[in-house]
Amino acid sequence: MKKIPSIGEAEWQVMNVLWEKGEATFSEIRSALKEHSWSQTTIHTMLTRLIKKGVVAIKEGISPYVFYPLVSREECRKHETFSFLKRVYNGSVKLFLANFVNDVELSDREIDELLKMLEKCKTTEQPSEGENDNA
Amino acid sequence: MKKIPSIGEAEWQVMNVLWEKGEATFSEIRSALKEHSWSQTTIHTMLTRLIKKGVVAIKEGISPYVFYPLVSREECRKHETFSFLKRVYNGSVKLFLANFVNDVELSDREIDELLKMLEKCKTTEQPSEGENDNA
DNA sequence: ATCTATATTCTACATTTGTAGTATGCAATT
DNA sequence: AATTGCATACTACAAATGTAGAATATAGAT
Repeated sequence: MKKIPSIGEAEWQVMNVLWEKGEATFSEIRSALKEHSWSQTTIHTMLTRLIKKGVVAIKEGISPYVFYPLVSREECRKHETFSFLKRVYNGSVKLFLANFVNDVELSDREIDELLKMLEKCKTTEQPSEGENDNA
Repeated sequence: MKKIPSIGEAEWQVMNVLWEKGEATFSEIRSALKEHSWSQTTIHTMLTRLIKKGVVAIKEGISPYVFYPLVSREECRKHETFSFLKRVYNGSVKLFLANFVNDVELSDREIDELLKMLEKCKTTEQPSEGENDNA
């Protein structure tokens, strides 16, 4: 698992475009972000910084540059999740969840889905006898 | 619910002391933070900024200032949680949870506890007949 | 070769955050 | 009153982030 740098609020927006498109030229990125009234250079600056941070790269040799992500959204999300947990909850998952189920008003449907996920998780987690998990 | 400003990593550490102690003089804060090798002025700067942000205040008139928090840890945690959800998961609780139960390796015990919390939550949420929740 | 539009780079500036030196105020002590 | 020590304030600086103007390059049209 590679080192994930910190990614700012606005940078996430740019990354989102890249993650959703897989790869994109600058104008594609720009038009995908047109709802944000960012100037072109602003977007370019962010791309440059993301490249410097090692999370975005350019396909070399092609006329209009093609940008693509070097890290997966999942990796970044995971990284953010843990840094959030650490900062705000001293890393206590338990504490976090106790607050979370209160703060976020989950619908009954969401709760049920979550329950299902957790049940599945439990079965998968415990390696009692069947150590072979064929996904 | 008052406006919660953004609170940085290091600032959280200071807030934690205040939240845990309820109130504290500077030296108390300093000694509570001694594991971080911060210079005194660093801590003071953070307190000043937290005051400017409106999340900490000083009990006026007393010899060594007594600092105390103006916002609860719960409020701040909630605020951080939502801003995290928004930034990283576009606000999708569902998406977040699906990833979360995978990323965080919950022990079976934790899963059980969470299941219990959720069940309770479900009962509490639906206001079918018993609208009166005596905590 | 020149013009024009798009592509790409460089530079700049404000704000937030982490970090800390220096200076001043005040109080107890000699 | 001068000294010493803690309390409080002022100032400074670097890195990260959001934001964008200005300059240059490059390609296609004239």
